[in-house]
Amino acid sequence: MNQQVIPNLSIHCGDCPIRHRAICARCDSDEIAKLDQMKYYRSFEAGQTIAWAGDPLEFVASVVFGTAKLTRTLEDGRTQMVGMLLPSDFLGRPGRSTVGYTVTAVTDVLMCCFRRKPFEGLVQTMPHVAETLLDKTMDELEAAREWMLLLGRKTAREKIASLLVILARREAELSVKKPEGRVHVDLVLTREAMADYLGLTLETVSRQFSALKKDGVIDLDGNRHVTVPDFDRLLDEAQDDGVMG
Amino acid sequence: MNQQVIPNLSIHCGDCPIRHRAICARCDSDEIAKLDQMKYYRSFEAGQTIAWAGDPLEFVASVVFGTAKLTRTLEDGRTQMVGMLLPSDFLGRPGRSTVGYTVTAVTDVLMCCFRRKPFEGLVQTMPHVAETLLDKTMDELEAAREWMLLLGRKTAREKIASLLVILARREAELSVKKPEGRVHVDLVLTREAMADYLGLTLETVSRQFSALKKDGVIDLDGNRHVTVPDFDRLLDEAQDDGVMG
DNA sequence: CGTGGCGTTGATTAACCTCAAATGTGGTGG
DNA sequence: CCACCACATTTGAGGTTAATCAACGCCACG
Repeated sequence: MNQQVIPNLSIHCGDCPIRHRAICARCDSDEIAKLDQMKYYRSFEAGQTIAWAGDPLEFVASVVFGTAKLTRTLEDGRTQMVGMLLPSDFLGRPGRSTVGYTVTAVTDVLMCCFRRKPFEGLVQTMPHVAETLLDKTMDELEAAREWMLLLGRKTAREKIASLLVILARREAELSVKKPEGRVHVDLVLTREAMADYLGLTLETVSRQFSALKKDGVIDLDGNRHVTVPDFDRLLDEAQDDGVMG
Repeated sequence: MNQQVIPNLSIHCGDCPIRHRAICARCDSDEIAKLDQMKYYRSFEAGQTIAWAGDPLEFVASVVFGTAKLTRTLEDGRTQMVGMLLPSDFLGRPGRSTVGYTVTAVTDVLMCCFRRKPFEGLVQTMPHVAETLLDKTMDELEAAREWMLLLGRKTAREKIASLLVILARREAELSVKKPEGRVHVDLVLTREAMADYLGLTLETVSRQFSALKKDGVIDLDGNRHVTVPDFDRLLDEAQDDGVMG
């Protein structure tokens, strides 16, 4: 499992692992002091639903540890993942109390929360927060558009390769260095969750993993650990032009 | 053709058709006066490329008249439309000089432009603009996620019906009333552009239009004008749960 | 009257889905 | 440590959907 040591007690903002990447990134120490007072933490276990599509959400939050997924579902059950929240990513929308998608913890998750109303005031009074939030929202929009290209036009094999590229880049983001040569990727998602992300069935996902393995593009170590011997080869399989992050 | 009467001369902000929906929506008269000084207009003919993916874009802009499409393309030519700009929609990203997608005028387009650098200062000094821009960006993000559900999980028939629903809603937006009962939709897009939007081929788009017509869901009057006798029936075909705008 | 852009329709194929069964894996309690 | 269970994953066979390849019709325009 993807157990993480999650502190139950409050973190001091100065010690927060996402201090320089979350919506508070550009705040000075005075501003941080204010946020420190207003924030509170909530933790969710792997598999737990954080918010239901269409329901009111009384807080906004940044992910501190763990991974969450955003999904939309049609009446007959067809499900599409529409986003993924990783540490420093933001959930919620100032000025709107309901969410348009279901939010589920993929691993254990710790969130740094603010009650809605006070946070809305905060966005008005702290330009640094508003600015960073706009920037992060635009990043998400770009990522969503990249994903539209994948969903609309890529083959199953390209989709799997693209997912691995994304995940490798995300891991690299945390450790500064760019993925190159031999790369490891941890899959936090089940085959079904990957299928929901890629607009495929879980069987097709499984088959494409097998095919990529047979062709030497990846090695599988258990079901959740992938080794990529040649990252450029993977980029090629993903039809990735290297434009986006 | 989709000819529109586009004024060549400058518009006074007070007379601007998008005055209350664009990024200037919440500005007071002092702020508007400032914008009025800084803004300039550019017009583009139908079919003209406004910006190329990866190239620098030296301005940001709001669409005043007309429709533009945002597309991304893979090396082998597969193309996906990742967004559509209608009057009051915003193009560009403060703090970044390149665009990640190609922007093309679908009809003749008039844009209200600001040079990049001055605009970035403007976002810092006018909270009303920053706020409205954040709101519009979040709207786009929601729309992109709705589209991800369509691309990943809907059938060709549902995709066409969904497109018609979106277009009908957009037209209704301008005239306040909600689509209901008998509804007309003008298609500004060619079959090919629709295919690129929906992740289909143009042949499939054509076939599904024929099928929806045969089944009485729509009437076709020429290639570009659609009549929907029963909007609820269309919503049903689109598998639309009515959550989004 | 030809020409080019756009759209429709038909036949065939390929990619992916569906249904079904077998196998692997990690966690639990005896 | 092992037996067992629940669930995730793999694999196979066959069906469906939409893509591909190809031909033709409809205009608008020179």
